[in-house]
Amino acid sequence: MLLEFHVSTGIPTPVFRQIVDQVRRAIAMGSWQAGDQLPSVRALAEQVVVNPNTVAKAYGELVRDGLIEARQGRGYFVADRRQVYSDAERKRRLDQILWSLVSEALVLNFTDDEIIDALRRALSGFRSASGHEEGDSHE
Amino acid sequence: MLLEFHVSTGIPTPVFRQIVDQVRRAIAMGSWQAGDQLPSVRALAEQVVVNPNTVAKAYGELVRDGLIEARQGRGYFVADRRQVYSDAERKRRLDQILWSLVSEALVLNFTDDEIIDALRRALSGFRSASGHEEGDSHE
Amino acid sequence: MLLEFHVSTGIPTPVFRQIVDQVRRAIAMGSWQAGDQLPSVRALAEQVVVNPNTVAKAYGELVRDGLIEARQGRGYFVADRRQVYSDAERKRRLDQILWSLVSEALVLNFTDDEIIDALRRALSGFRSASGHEEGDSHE
Amino acid sequence: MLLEFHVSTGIPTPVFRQIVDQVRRAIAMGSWQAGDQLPSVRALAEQVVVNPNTVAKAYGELVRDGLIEARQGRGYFVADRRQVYSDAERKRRLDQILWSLVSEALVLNFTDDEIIDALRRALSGFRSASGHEEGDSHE
DNA sequence: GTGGTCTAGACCACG
DNA sequence: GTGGTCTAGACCACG
Repeated sequence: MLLEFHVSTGIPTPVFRQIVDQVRRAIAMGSWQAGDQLPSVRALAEQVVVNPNTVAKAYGELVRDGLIEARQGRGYFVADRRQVYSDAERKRRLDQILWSLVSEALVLNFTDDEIIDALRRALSGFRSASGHEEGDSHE
Repeated sequence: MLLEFHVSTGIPTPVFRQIVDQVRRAIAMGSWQAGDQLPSVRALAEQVVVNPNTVAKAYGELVRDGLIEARQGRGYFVADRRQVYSDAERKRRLDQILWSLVSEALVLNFTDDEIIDALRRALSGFRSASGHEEGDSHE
Repeated sequence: MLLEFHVSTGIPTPVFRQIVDQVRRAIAMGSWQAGDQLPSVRALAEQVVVNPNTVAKAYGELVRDGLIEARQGRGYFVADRRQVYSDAERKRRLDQILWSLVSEALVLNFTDDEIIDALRRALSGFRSASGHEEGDSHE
Repeated sequence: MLLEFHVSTGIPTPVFRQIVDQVRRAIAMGSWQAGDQLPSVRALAEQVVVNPNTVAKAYGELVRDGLIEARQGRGYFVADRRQVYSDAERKRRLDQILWSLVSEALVLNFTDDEIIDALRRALSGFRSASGHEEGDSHE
């Protein structure tokens, strides 16, 4: 399945992390399923106009998180879902990203309830966006 | 108003960011109000035992964010809490942060409820970590 | 604590992996303890005569495994022990390295018992090299 | 003697290495004896449905390891099981592999007994995965 | 064609 | 001084 990648330079978020986020999102939403092939390192590097090493770095992080896997000489593929991290580590990571969310959101002057409501909406947006999977596919 | 600042050098979070976060929190929580004077760069540097450059860098970021302002020769003050962003812009920024959070949390295999619960805890953790410690004021 | 690093080029094992192995060994044996500072990326790169990027790649892998951590602007330090991976993942990784061990050892014409004995010796060698840790075993 | 070869293209392990491993195993287990002829490159390539180059590369590695030998115009044969390495050299190589294994396993927080048990299972898994298929199968 | 490793070197962030 | 990101490009392994 084809996915539009967008990368911005000149923002604090590193390019390789932007790529990681977009692949993660595609997998989390079900746009990419286990077994699907990702764009090749070189192809994606050309598409978003960065060095292939940068894409390779992003893919490497996704491999280590167990989300994708490399097949020598053939490319990268979405992996079967498995739990790589211990529960303590998962908690640690969730707390860390929530902490930075809260810090940013409070500066934006949102109340607790507003933040929680926004999170609820984001979650159900994700869930329903992955609702399609019915038979229609086109490539 | 004087705030207890705690800075740890044994963790990955940069010192300057810890300072930024604590000032943000104090303002977000109302411990510091518009017009309040912040500790001087030198005083705070001595208090938390870091290089004054580090404090200056933290204050600089807060100025750029519009949270505090420098008054030449007099020091740093909490800025008027005028809303810098339009509601639409605030919403956009919050959603962007949430979008990234949600994809990471879902990939970590947390349920919606687990994520929301963890957010609630992070929010109340943030509150209790602010200036007052212990019980809430109820003025 | 100072550790002699040795790196060979011209062998199939990548340089960055040789570095990972040597750091891991130093930590596993207790030569390096939580809180100890590692050689800086540049210093180690000079010592073993490789590009700093290669050392950085090795350190990055160790960070992801939770063995060391970076403190911005200060360097890398041995982390407190924590379990990063799920039990299933730990098993997966152990099986994978045992599989390659067995494959190599059988080609070298060792019997099962010889392999197991050699493993026992290697384990007790490791334990005794880190001698301090807790009381003696008395098999 | 004919062996069932199984090659999977959906896993990270390269095809040529899967072939190498299976031949090694067959020889290590005695399913193939010195002087036995291996399937031709082309025949094996057809059997497991891969490119003949891949099989040729696998055979090449086995030749370099001294496990099989090419007889011009006639095909590949299992080599005499003369011992290529001195006992000291074999020991050195085994210890080197073990050294790396042990540091990784200890870092994964396995106990000595768990590692040894897992080794036993890997050894018997290797046996049962060889030509005979005694009855045991796992996945 | 695919990915994996490594170098040389630039530029930035942090203290 | 420290680490982090990124580029340009070489060379190798795998199929």
